[in-house]
Amino acid sequence: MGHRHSREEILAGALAAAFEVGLSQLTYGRVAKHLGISDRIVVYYFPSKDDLVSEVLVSMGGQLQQTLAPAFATPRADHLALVRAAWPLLARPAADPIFALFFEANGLAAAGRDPFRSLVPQLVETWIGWAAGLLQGTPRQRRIEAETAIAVIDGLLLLRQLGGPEAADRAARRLGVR
Amino acid sequence: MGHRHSREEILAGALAAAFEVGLSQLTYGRVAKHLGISDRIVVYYFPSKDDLVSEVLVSMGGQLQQTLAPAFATPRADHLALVRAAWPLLARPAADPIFALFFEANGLAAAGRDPFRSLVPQLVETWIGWAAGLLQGTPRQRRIEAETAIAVIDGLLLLRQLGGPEAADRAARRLGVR
DNA sequence: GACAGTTTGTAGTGGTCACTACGAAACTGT
DNA sequence: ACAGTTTCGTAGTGACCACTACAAACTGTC
Repeated sequence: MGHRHSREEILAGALAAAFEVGLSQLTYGRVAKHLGISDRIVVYYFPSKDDLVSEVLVSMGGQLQQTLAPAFATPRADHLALVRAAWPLLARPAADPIFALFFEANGLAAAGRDPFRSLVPQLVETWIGWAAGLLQGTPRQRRIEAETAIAVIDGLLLLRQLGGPEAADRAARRLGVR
Repeated sequence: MGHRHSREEILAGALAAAFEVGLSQLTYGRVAKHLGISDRIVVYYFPSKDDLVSEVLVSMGGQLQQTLAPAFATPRADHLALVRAAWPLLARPAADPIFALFFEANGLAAAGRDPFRSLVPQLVETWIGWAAGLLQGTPRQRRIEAETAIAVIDGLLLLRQLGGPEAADRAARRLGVR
């Protein structure tokens, strides 16, 4: 069984291509071009475009998970402590393409486009549950703290994209995040 | 000069069509279908698709401005007071399509797609300047308060889209917004 | 009634898209 | 050496896209 390219390699290439051109411009041809192979083999491994996009989204979630891992290793007192731990990891230029993709996926989900509509909220739900796991209090309190942390982080990231890093840093400091 | 349809009518139809199918699916044919007219006349008034999309975006900004007007009529003490005034106006289902469009535009802007890339940050900058106008303190303080308010509001709206209205309301209350 | 501006039809440009069919290599482990 | 898997070339499907050309019909104004 020859395998110059594995499914994982092609998926990684698709994620890289999505980082470059965005999800709405992600095509078979673009993925193939990025890997320097024929587009036919991309179709061979991903006969459905929706499946390819779905897996790219999940893969992006994994990237984010990896980025956030240090912040999610230690228990935190409340949402503010969680944001304080996460923000330095997220407010780096290296993380920018991940959030560009996340925001685009969210926008397309809001527009009702499959396969984003169900997958993106599901990803966020995963992150909420994940964050709730290292907070304290009753399950309900933990969930509220996690949701609040997600909201604050997303707001800061959005401001970062739209108003620049300085604006986001100023707002973060104003909110008590250092 | 017969004019059964004005440019403004067609633009309004384009905005309505964008509310339905999203910006990435907005086409001449879709706008025409929404208005029950020939697609040729849409091209007649908007020979450039980018211009049409740009004007739809600006039009969406106007819708948001109209929605927020009551909150932006009275001076506020700080960003929290501003968010408290704005949140009840934004957390209504009627405003949902506006934000669906905004988030999609932001995502496409993050992906580097024209004409979103420059227009969306420009819109947000307008809102920041607008909010800063009714805050107090030095110009720098006012700007920081405005940026913080935008960040918090956007974060809550994002959570609203992704986690549902209840999650957004819980987080808002946790942040001191009632 | 002439005129300019508006609406629509028909037709077509060249482009991209997802996806398929067919087949010939090249490579793989057995 | 053999069979199965992978890679890729060639070609093409039907659909949709932005946009154009051309001409006919309709509109209200002067």
